[in-house]
Amino acid sequence: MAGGTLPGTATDEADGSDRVVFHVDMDCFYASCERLRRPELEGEPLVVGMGYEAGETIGAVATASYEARAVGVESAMPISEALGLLPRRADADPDDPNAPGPEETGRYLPVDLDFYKEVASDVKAVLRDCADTLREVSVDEAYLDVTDRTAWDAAGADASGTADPDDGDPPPSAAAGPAEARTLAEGYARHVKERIEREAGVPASVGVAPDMSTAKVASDADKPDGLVVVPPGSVEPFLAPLSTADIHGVGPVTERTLAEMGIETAADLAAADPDRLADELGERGPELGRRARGDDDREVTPTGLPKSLSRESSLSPTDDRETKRETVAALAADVARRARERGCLYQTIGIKAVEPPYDVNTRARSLSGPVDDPDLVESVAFDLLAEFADDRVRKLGVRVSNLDFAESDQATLGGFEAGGERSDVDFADASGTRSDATDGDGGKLTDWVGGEPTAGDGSETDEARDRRARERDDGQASLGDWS
DNA sequence: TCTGGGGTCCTAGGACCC
DNA sequence: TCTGGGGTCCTAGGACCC
Repeated sequence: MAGGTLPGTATDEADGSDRVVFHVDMDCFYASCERLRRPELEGEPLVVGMGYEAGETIGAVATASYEARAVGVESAMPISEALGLLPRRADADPDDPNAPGPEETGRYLPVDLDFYKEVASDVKAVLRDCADTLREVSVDEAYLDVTDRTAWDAAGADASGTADPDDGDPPPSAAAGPAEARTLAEGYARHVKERIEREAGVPASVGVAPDMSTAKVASDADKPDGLVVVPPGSVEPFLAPLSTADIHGVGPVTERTLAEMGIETAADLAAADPDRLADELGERGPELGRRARGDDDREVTPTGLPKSLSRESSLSPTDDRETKRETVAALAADVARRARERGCLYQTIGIKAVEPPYDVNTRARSLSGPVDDPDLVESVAFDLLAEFADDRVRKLGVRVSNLDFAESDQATLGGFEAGGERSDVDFADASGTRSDATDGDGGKLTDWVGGEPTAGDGSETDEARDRRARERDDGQASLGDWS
């Protein structure tokens, strides 16, 4: 099919500009970790539940082993429902002749994230070693740019010396059958996969493609223990037959919307009019169309700093004010502690209150400057919670956002960023409580933050007041130059 | 599916500014 | 003053991801 393409128009050949991207996805990672430290669980149906404790029926499935999936247990399923499909081994009564046999029962374990993170750090060590750029998406998933480590060339061609080194042999096309030549990229992916297994002790599936989106789909295409390679010329035919839901970014809602537009497959999505997609889905629409085509030019960039930190927990629905306040206080303290541990300041504090059946409400308030102040997190959260004082809630959450990691280096940054005066204030802040930055003198949103003064922020400093005045003036002056 | 917890990004509307 | 255009920041909600 590639025959007859004009020079410079061959888009289905590796031309040296094609990237090699790996997506590494650990197979039922939590379950694999549990088996790593408890080998006797190998081959057993295993469910790892979050919010689950031994012997209980609350919580949800975080990960189910493939044996458990075989009987219908799925991720995110309530534990109670999973128990219906897969009774707990320990619950099987040996004296009951109707009790399910060992084949029909499973093990249930609570999530132990700290341990999984230890295992994940072994995995990450391998990945770092193997990649030019590593983007960790979650504890069990990462993208690697390995363009400078390998290539799309057919494996063996160069080594055997039978092929011209510069003949530009296209990689195996989509039409290539079982006899398709292996690429160097595939060999490298196999190497990475084997190293993970050997050095971390857990299995992974790897997808290899010239872009992130296709690599992601590829890693998912043959789980578990999969290795799927989609060379540059094969991207469209690889994606075409898939359902739209297989495209990263298409969830249940978007899938339904697309179906109503008559778009069922990735091929349909790839061929759809971008304007029509934009009308129905906003800017996301055309972007999904591009992904369905394998037209994804996102670079693999290293994982950045977090944008928010949050903590939430479920309750049996209650309208009791004291219960709600106690819950929020505990969540606030935990979020503030984590922020401090990570050395970040926050400028926005928010809560989430979920009312039955499942109405999610969020409220947030921004301060005039970034702070590290656990008492303030609590008092603002209480303030925001007041709106829901009489409502029944089933879940509460506390969140800090607008994070600022640079501030913790302010002493060394000195006055570089905003002129000399600023550093004076920064040093003053650093030496004492930071909450002074939250009091207001007419700043539009924060005059009444902490309305009832809490310990530590009752005394607005003149410096802080002056600083804000200067900042406003500076802003106006510079804008005014343009008007 | 009576729904767990931790995130990201996008959008719409309003306040505010020049 | 009602009139406009361009911009930023903020809040709230929604979709999605693992």
